[in-house]
Amino acid sequence: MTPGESRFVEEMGRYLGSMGMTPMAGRMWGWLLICNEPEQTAADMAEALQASRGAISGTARILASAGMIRRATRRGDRREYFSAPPEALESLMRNGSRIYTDLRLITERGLAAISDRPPEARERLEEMRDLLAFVAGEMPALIERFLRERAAHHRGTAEMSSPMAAADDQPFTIPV
Amino acid sequence: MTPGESRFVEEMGRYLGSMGMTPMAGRMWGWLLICNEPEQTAADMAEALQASRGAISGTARILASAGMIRRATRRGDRREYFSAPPEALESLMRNGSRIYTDLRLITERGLAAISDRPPEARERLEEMRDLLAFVAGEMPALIERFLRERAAHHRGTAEMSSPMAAADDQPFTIPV
DNA sequence: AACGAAGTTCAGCATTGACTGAACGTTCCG
DNA sequence: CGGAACGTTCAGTCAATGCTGAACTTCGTT
Repeated sequence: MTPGESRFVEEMGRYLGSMGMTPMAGRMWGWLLICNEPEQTAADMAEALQASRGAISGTARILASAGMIRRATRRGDRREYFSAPPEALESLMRNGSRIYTDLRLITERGLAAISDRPPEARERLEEMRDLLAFVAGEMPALIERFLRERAAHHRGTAEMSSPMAAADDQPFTIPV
Repeated sequence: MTPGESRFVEEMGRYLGSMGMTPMAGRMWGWLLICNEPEQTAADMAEALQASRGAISGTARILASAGMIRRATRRGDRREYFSAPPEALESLMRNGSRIYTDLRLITERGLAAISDRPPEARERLEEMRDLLAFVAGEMPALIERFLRERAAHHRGTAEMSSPMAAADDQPFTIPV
């Protein structure tokens, strides 16, 4: 790993670490985004990230359940191959808008707790709830718009990765 | 503070605490969103939140610099009055889109670190950067659209709080 | 002027939680 | 059938950090 790569991995670790995930999750994801060999075994990552196998195992669980990495197995091979799939981005964004959803739920419970107050006392929270719901609701459309615009721009030069088709081409075993 | 209110305050504390701010920042903000008297002194909050004066002081700094609370002073009154201003929401949202901006910067540096790789090896990061830039760029327009739609819906019933006028009506002292 | 109240700062404490490393279970190969 | 390689789990350690409380500064009052 070059110094520049290491810096990127470490920054991603600090960032995701400060956002509710663990630093190791950020490092692992960052590494999978820039490593030369797109598919990495647990041993590969343990060496690259200088981490224990226990940390790799636990972190892989988190990232996989968040949809940010893909775990693949090959027949007759005990090892697992990790990679950052193209859909990872959308997962990240979906996770991002979870911020708004979660906050809205908290706000909703807060409103329930002050339901006996006069309307003007509840305005602050009500507007907050409405804005959060609005943003969370608009997020998917925003992302889809990006994908469409990008597809239009890259027409012919790259494969057309439609967001709708994404569900289909997710093999659970890597073709040898 | 009723149990329901306390729960809201505590949940907001845990949430903002997990998002890079401190739990106390979340509690303070939550309390300012639901408290009966919109303007609270440090002593008020220290009692409501059962926190030390040191914690109140430090936390108020953070929240004020993030634009999430307003500190006001009255002539001839040593105390400061804290409140969650209407613009707090927009500040929160602006803070929210900082997530995308920050991540994009990290991604940008990552791309610089692997600039010598073949194009197909950089695709993962490049698409990520583009999406992040797109979302960050669209966020302000999204929020403005919400404010417009809300203003249209509430026409006449509430004061028209235009986002453009927000910069003007921010008095640094509360009129007695 | 002096006392009291408000705000700030900072060293110290306590808690949290991320990571390690060993023990265990499981699968593949000789 | 051993033995090796791989993944998982969990108790223990250690660093990070949020909060407290006391000391200090500043401002208003009598």
